[in-house]
Amino acid sequence: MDPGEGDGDTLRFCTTCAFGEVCLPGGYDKRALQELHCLVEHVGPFRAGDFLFRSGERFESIYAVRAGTVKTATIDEEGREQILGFHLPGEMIGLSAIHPARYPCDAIALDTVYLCRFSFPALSTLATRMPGIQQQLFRLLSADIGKAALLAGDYNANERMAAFLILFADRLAARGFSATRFRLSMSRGDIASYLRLAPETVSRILRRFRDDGLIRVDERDIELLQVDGLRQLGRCVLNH
Amino acid sequence: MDPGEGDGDTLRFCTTCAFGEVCLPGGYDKRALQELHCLVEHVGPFRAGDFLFRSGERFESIYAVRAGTVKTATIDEEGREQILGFHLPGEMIGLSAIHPARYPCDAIALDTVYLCRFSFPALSTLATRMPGIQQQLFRLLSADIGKAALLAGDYNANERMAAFLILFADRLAARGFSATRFRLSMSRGDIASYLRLAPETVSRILRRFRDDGLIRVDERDIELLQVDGLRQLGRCVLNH
DNA sequence: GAACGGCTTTGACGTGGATCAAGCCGACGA
DNA sequence: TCGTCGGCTTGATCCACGTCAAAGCCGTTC
Repeated sequence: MDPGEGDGDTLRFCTTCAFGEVCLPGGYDKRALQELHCLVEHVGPFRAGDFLFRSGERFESIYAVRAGTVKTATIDEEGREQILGFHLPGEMIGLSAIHPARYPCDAIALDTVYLCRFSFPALSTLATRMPGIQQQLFRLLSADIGKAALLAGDYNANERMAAFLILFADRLAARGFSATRFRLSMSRGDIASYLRLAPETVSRILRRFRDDGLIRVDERDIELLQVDGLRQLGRCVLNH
Repeated sequence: MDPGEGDGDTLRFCTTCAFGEVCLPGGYDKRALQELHCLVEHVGPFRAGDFLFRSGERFESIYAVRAGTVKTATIDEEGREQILGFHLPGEMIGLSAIHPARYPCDAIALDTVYLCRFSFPALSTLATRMPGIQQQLFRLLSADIGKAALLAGDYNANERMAAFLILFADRLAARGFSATRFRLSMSRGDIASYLRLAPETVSRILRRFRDDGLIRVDERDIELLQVDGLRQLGRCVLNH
């Protein structure tokens, strides 16, 4: 099915979107909701490797992922790529660009990606009239601060990897996907970069988890066999 | 001089505060400004070691530092303290608490601290009527995402330490203090925790910087002798 | 189907920074 | 004056993880 087509599908997506609670009728008068829906622009498809935006470009819009997976990354002075995050359906991209008014990172599709684009000036104007939207934006921004601080702690490779798997599964579950069997849409190298590890270390730790019966691994397909065991390993990271 | 006394001083502080541009008359009608000033509550003094708020407490207010220095920190499962940030006069505290609606960290005074307290519900209500306040909140939140991502990169001890000194100096300069001579209000252990290093490593690197003529160190008093050299060392961290 | 290139795994080895241990110094209280 | 306590420094040692190297695997191209 093509998420680019049809309002029925859009509505279904909206129930899992970060904006869902304000986009969907819930106490607002129809005219206000109409305005929000008018403001949303559906974009895509993007193919794996396509740039959604590039570091340094002028900030204009934030995006919600409708389908697919997006990675955000920066290239440092020495040309090394650092992955900042992975964005699943229903999650927002671009909030960190508000302040400098330029995107501070590249956003790159990992597979076939569809987005909802929200013009930020229009959205914040609307937010002054719809407090629910303002609240939601505050919450989304605040949550991103917490997320950014997560991987900043000094944790070892085991803790990082275990927490990554658990958090990834939890986010999938929150969107209605299976929390124990899933396919990683990113390469080992991307995971390594995100966790600030070497790709070889990621590979070795996954093997150890497999040998210990915590997970099953088949290339990029993962099955979590002992969620509690993983959660225990990653507890320092997971408990804020 | 006691920042707790006198409106003249308050006004002087406001010119360097994160909210300064909206608090100070600038196109707003007097009634709206009156409302913002009514909403601000001056609190303090706090003494070194006092908690401003504790992890897990219900979120109600954000704070601007009026005088002194504040550290924010979490205690993980194993009882290890991790410093999340240092907050200088003019900077905001508590923005990351909006989403979970509870403070995710402790905030602790490092010296004598005075604050402006903003009730967040009142502030966000006011923000729907004063777009400038809404914009400023969006900017502050967005900037914090970027700050949190800074120390998350995989940088070595030299890069982290150099970037820390430069950023600290820049923030002091932005508030009108000297950018080359300053006193660190936090212990070596706090710096180490913030940079995810061991205290011994911080000590050794400061000595190396001193031996290389980059800085002068006298206990907690620092003088930057070669700002460009330090900036060069920390360039990967500093350039986003 | 041969050849290529990117991704992943595995093993061998090196190292940056943590850990351990000891000593120094200034503050503070008796 | 002394003891002691916490913060800081310094040296010796250790180890988790990065780096290097090689080989396997898979999809893609011609």
